[in-house]
Amino acid sequence: MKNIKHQNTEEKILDAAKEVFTEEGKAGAKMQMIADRAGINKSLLHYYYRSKDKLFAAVFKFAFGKMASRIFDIFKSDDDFFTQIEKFIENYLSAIIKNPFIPMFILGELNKKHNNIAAELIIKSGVNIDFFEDLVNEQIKKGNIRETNPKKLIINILALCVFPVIAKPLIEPIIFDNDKNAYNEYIKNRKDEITQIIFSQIKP
Amino acid sequence: MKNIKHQNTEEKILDAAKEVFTEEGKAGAKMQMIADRAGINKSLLHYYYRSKDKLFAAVFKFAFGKMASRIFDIFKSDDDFFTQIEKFIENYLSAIIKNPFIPMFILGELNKKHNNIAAELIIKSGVNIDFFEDLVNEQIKKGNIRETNPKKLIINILALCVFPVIAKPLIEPIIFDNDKNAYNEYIKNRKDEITQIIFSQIKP
DNA sequence: CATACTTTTGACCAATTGGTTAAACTGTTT
DNA sequence: AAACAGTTTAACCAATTGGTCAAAAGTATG
Repeated sequence: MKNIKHQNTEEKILDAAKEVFTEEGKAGAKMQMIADRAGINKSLLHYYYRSKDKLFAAVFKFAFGKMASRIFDIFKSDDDFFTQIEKFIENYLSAIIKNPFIPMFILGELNKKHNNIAAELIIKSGVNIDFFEDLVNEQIKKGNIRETNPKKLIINILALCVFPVIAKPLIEPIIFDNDKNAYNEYIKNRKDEITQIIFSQIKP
Repeated sequence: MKNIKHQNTEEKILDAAKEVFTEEGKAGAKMQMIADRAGINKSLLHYYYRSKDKLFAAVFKFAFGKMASRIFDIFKSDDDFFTQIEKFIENYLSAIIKNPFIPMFILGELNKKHNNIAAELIIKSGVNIDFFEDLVNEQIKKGNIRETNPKKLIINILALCVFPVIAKPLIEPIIFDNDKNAYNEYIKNRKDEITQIIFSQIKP
């Protein structure tokens, strides 16, 4: 479901750029494709965003922000820790499923060696997990959860959430014999599976 | 450690192409870069591999073969199931660590929408997990392991192995505060962590 | 309506890129 | 040494690509 609404040119460009960059990668995306998708002249791209690099940076910031910013907010709620974990998994997973190309886009660009604007943007982003670490350590002290390394914990959660989505073109044909429904069903039930695995790791 | 040995031109090209394609992606890789890296003339690339697509296909087949073919062989050994799982994790993880760019390369190209040669190659590859599924079901019947979905099991193992490596440019700065040693130490101990998680999921 | 400002366009450009071709080089066979 | 096949190179080409520019089209202001 796309935004068919009357949007101004700058927004139209950004939306088109998001699509093309995530579908083709930075190098594979062409300014002409983006212009066509936005239904405008190529010169207009340069009028609003002076260069491909600048346009890419805008899209990457948006994508990274969508997946990284405020995802830890859930841990600032009043819920007990297990509920927080469960909600985190639910929220993060649904964010990925709603935007399946974004995690791949971020990881793909970050792993490029040459002219890696994305890597610079990450450094400047200032995202950190201090709050989550403090919270986990506090829960350990209280005896609510087992001795647990917070860094390892969060990576495991992210791995179990992200991988099945970015590896879809591998999983669907090889593991689910190209059965689209089987794959979708698998993803739908994924939240409970991950929650169970993580709980079994931290419950005393 | 690269092969500085006297290799024939075809091998030199393939090695250079592997490097450049994995570092830059298909669209980002330029034939001239590959020629330079191989220390030869650009025309020679076309002499041995007629087009960029053909050269890419050769590299992708190699990369996919390296990560996918025979990785399930370990489950045909005489070891008991738990030892097989442990060895699988060990082998797969060390394969990824030895070639950290390959999984990202495969996933990145598979997720491209346009002119996706990689996706066609996967379909033709014929890799399947039937043997693994049979084995797991047999182990359940024997009562050696809990009721376990083999598809879910293998995806979880792969997720826990692959993600920490392909997400390195995210994990190292954000989770390990740019501490290279901390990240490396984490990866080094990863095998035991994954094994423990998986065992806790399948042990009766 | 006239002026000034912003937005949009098409024509154009220089650089890059994948690919071609014919000539030159190498080693082997006759 | 001539003929031959396989290998390597430099020069070149057509298409693509990111980007520029001046003119045109809107739009607002007085």
